[in-house]
Amino acid sequence: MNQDGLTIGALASAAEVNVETIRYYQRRRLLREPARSYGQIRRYSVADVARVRFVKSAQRMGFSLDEVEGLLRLEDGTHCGEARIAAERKLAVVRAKLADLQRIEAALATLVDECCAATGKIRCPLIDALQVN
Amino acid sequence: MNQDGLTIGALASAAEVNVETIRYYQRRRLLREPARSYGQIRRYSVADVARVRFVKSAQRMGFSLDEVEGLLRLEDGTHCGEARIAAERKLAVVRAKLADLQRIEAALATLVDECCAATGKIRCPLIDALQVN
DNA sequence: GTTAAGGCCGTACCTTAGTACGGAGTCAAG
DNA sequence: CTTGACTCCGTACTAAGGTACGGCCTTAAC
Repeated sequence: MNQDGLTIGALASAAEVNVETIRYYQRRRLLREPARSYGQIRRYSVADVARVRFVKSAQRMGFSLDEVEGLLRLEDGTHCGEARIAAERKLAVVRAKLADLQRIEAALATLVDECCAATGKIRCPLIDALQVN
Repeated sequence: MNQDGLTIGALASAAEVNVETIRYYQRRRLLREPARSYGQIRRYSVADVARVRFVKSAQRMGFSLDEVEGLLRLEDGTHCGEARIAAERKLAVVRAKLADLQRIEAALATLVDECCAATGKIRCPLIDALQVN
């Protein structure tokens, strides 16, 4: 085995996912079909590791694979104007998520702070934090 | 029909979810079984609307229903010390998500900003943004 | 007083995002 | 030249989070 790229197993462990997940992403076209050495074995690059890690991170943010695909298309050199519009739309979504998450963060911080401080009733601000939608 | 609470349909439309979703949340104990008027029809309060909306918001942040249950238990008057510990753990998770999301936001903002600005190749900073983890 | 809207319940079905499986081929090391 | 670790592929299964369906009941309204 020589150095012209990672095998699927190596990619999977580098990106900390299952081999089957890689194959699945390929079927979903989230990952390009890579060149194969000697006609059969897929060889991946370090860029693919980054890509898979990116997918996983975005998922943790609550983006679906379909949405992640959209994000990745921005990167993949779609026509420029299109990309810009899409990016702006995504940016709005991200900022909304960010605002919500910040409210949760504040609520949790308050909770941690005030908990056990007073003998009075704990009035958790968690739900109120998300009253705005 | 009098004013002693919302029917399941009213709750569902107020919280912008399906009636079946309400029943599902009840089965999962994310929502208490409410009192029933005249023995059969469930009657909900406005607090339940807030609760359902909270669940939906938290899901959009990427929390699973199991995790949302955890968040809600903090609110629901679990023993104080426990709640504090749990809140601290959640807070760490939330802050990590927040950091990731901020990196995405920055990347998207840059993309929007730089797109079409130069005639050169668009080098999307999206993937790089999530290199850390 | 019947009829349509909505409630009740359990069970079945659907989508998303993987995971597992099994049989066959490959390849580097011993 | 065989063995063990990996790869290939297609198909099947799983878990989470709902959604739909059908049969039955109860009302409020016409």
